Amino acid sequence: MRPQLARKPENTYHHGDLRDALIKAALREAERGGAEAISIKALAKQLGVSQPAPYRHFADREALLAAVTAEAFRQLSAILREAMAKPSKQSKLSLLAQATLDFGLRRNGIYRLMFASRTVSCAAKGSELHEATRETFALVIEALEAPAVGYLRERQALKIWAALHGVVMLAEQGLFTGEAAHATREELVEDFVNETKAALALAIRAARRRKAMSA
Amino acid sequence: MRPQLARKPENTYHHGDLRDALIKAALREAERGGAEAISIKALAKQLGVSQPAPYRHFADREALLAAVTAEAFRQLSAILREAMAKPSKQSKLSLLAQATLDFGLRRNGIYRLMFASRTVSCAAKGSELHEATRETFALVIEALEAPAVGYLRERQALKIWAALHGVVMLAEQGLFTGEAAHATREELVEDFVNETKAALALAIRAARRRKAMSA
DNA sequence: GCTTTAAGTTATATGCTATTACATTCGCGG
DNA sequence: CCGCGAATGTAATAGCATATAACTTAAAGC
Repeated sequence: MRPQLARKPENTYHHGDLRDALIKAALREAERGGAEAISIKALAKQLGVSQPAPYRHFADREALLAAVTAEAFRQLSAILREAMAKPSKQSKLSLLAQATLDFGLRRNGIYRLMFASRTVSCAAKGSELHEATRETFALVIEALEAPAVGYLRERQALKIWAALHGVVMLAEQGLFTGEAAHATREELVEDFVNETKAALALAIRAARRRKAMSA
Repeated sequence: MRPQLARKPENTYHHGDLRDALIKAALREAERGGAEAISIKALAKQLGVSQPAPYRHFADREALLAAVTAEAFRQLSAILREAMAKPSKQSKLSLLAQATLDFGLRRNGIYRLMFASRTVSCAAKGSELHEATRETFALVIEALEAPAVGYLRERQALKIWAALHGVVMLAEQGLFTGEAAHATREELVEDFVNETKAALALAIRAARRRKAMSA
């Protein structure tokens, strides 16, 4: 067990993998409490290093948040990929939608870090975070299982992606609980999924017809 | 000009309307920067009172945020009401949708306070904030201009409301800018509006038929 | 008019971010 | 194998924010 690989080598001056440990620990903190629950000082204490040690790996708190958010997007991508790969009678899109809803509600603190903070919109174009978000969105496009016809696919992906996040948002606001529970979150998500499928099928048929006409 | 009514009476020990002034000033701060930009200390300084003075009116920062968020919801309600009242060829729903999108993008800091923080979900049932959110949602139902048929109306309201917020969210993430701009935000919103109208019309026709059959 | 109370003040404790100056270890070239 | 530079960690400290306690002033009601 070399110090470079150990998580907490104990009695060693160097931690060995502080950067990664910080991200993992911060994700745990964010799970309950969102971005506000991430405190550099608390993380340092938790990992047994001095309070300013994290600043060797991240310029400031924002930089840590960006790295944590990027990791969260990679985790979501993995979850969605796995959900879509699962053999099932349901469509890939339906599986992705349910998995997204589940992630958004179960791990809401992290979810808010990803979709409801300004961290992402501040990410530079080639940054780790920017790439991670684009990769997740690419999975949505993939889930449509539709051929590329102009930007139709991308547009439908945007729509279903937006709708999903809206449902998570309202659910977290409590609009689906109590007297207002006139529909379940799952029902709404399935509605959106079906509308997306219908719109896609319609548009693709139309495109085929156009192509056949011109030929 | 009695001290009770003046915003900053100057040379008076008592501010006169500190609670309200705090909320207004906090809203201005939140407009750029969201909840994080709201600092009790800074607000106190800005309003010319001592730093702990705000604690006479709000138990803690969370309480101030809740009050600010409630005020924001009331402002949004007023804006939506006004947008819907405007004589126009467009439907009430379309006007409401555009106004919501506009509010979400233009005043994004406040918008995040309202829809992307845990403040709302923590609001107790009879609280000022809870009431303000329900009133705003009631406007969405009103905008549908549809008769109450079971919970159909409420369900469609939930769907369009969710979709709208999803669009704002993705727009703020930058998914509509650069190479990914395969559709404008406005296009997507109009899509959702039209789908809602279509679904409502269809369902209401079906309900009428059922009623006629049973009669 | 006097007292109670609401609203504001100063002083202070605690926690967080971030920087500076210093210490230790790793790893690589001679 | 050793010595030196870079990477990584520590101690000390400045600055800002939340929040509380003890005290003061003005307003409001009997």
